[in-house]
Amino acid sequence: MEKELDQVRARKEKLEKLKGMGVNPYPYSFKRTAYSTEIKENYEEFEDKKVKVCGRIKTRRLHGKAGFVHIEDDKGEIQIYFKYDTLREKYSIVKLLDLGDFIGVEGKVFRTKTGEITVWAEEITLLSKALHPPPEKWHGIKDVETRYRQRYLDLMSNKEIRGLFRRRAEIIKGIREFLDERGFVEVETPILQPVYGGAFATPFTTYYIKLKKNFYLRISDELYLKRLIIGGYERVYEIGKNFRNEGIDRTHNPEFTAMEVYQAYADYRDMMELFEDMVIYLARKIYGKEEIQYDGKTISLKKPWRRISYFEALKKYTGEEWRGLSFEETKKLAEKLGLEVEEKRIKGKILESVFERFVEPELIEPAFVVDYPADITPLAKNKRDDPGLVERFEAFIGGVEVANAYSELNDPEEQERRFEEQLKLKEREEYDRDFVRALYYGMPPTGGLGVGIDRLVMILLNASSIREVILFPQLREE
RNA sequence: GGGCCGUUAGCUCAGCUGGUAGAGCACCGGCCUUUUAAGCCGGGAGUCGCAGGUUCGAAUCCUGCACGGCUCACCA
Repeated sequence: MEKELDQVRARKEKLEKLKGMGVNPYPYSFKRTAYSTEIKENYEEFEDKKVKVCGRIKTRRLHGKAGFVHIEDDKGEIQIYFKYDTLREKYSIVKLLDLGDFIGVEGKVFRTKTGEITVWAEEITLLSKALHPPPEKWHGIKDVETRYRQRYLDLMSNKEIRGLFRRRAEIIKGIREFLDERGFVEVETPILQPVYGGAFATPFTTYYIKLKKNFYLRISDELYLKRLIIGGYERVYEIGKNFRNEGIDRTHNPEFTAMEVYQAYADYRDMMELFEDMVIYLARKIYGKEEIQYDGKTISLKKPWRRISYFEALKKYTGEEWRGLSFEETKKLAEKLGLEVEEKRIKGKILESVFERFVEPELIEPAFVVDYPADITPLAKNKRDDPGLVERFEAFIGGVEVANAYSELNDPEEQERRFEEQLKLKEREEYDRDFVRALYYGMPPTGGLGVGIDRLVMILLNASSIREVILFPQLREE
């Protein structure tokens, strides 16, 4: 803080006065006997009984020799009444309280003239002096930049934001409940990886001094989880951060929470059902119904979700046939639709651009897009009756991609060929050779599912941007 | 990276075709022993995002930059 605000100076003066009175402004603990809402919801039980409550001062109305404040705790707010006749010399502490201070109060529960359930303070304990004034009580913090940079101000002044991140936690807990009930084992795999893999993305690079070697923050945990299937687990999942050194926008944060699930003896169709069931489970958990509101629309999550093949979807939303075109023809057609495709070396990547531009925004109701071109999907099995495609789906809700899944490729020689092919096309400098070695020992048929947790939370909680559901989203330095 | 928009007191915001910065909350002082967006009286608080330019004069017009938002492009 460069220049001291006069309000900060005033608070520091009060702090010195309190110290002079023998008050410790930063004591160690307080034994609460009841939360604000408990008292208000069970008034008959608490009436005229002594309670100890604590929290942060949110509003204050002092009248000379009496006064009211509202304190906020983890559950809600409750009013406190201070009266000179009751507190006597302790009333001088009340006069030095500011909005934002934490206090503990002991006293009897009563109703005021206007009927509000209130604690009549007999003891007052300062629990922490705030030296900076809080945001404005009525409007809270609105400035988006301040909300993200100083999230604590957003949380302290906008209680719906606190509620939102609680619901985020419920969703993640719900995912664990759902998978644990079905016999999945939660595991942890390396975030620091010597070779990155499992996705196409630029990694964050770091340097391991003792080993004198570059390491990478993982872009995906896919290859490690499959090693666990090879090791003999039949159902595993991991929830954790991935890191991708790419742009930031409404649906991308460089550091994001992903979940991957692998199930032996299953294929991508099984993963579709698993994902449908999981999302429905979560919606029921938070809303009690199989329906959500997103971006002003009501979206039904009822099974079965729409299945549409990748090329069908492209045809339907562009009016053009893309299947079977050469690289040059694909490029030409994409350019005709107004896309820039100069830097794309692979046909599949051009199609991806077309898909994102024309198809994704249309996929509002939940949809599984299935059967992708093979050249952009090196980790999936060829489609059983159409080897030009792979058994892969992406799930979309509200126009946002929320999941990606494969019938996992478990043929070690085929996997090795595909990795070598990527090296030749200079798509990658190196690949995870130990993963291929692991496949040589045999991996059962396996279905794998990756879910962007932040995006899923964003959809389920009707947030307009991924930043609204990440506590500390990435921003440039101030 | 392109386009559009924004940045004024701690917070929420006004500030017109350029004339020297305002309100509410918050803060300080006074009165007030059941108030609740407490009230009444008085007061203080600003590098108008930063740097240039135009002008007698710039929060206001112009240029550049920074940060943020939306959007397009990029991006598994």
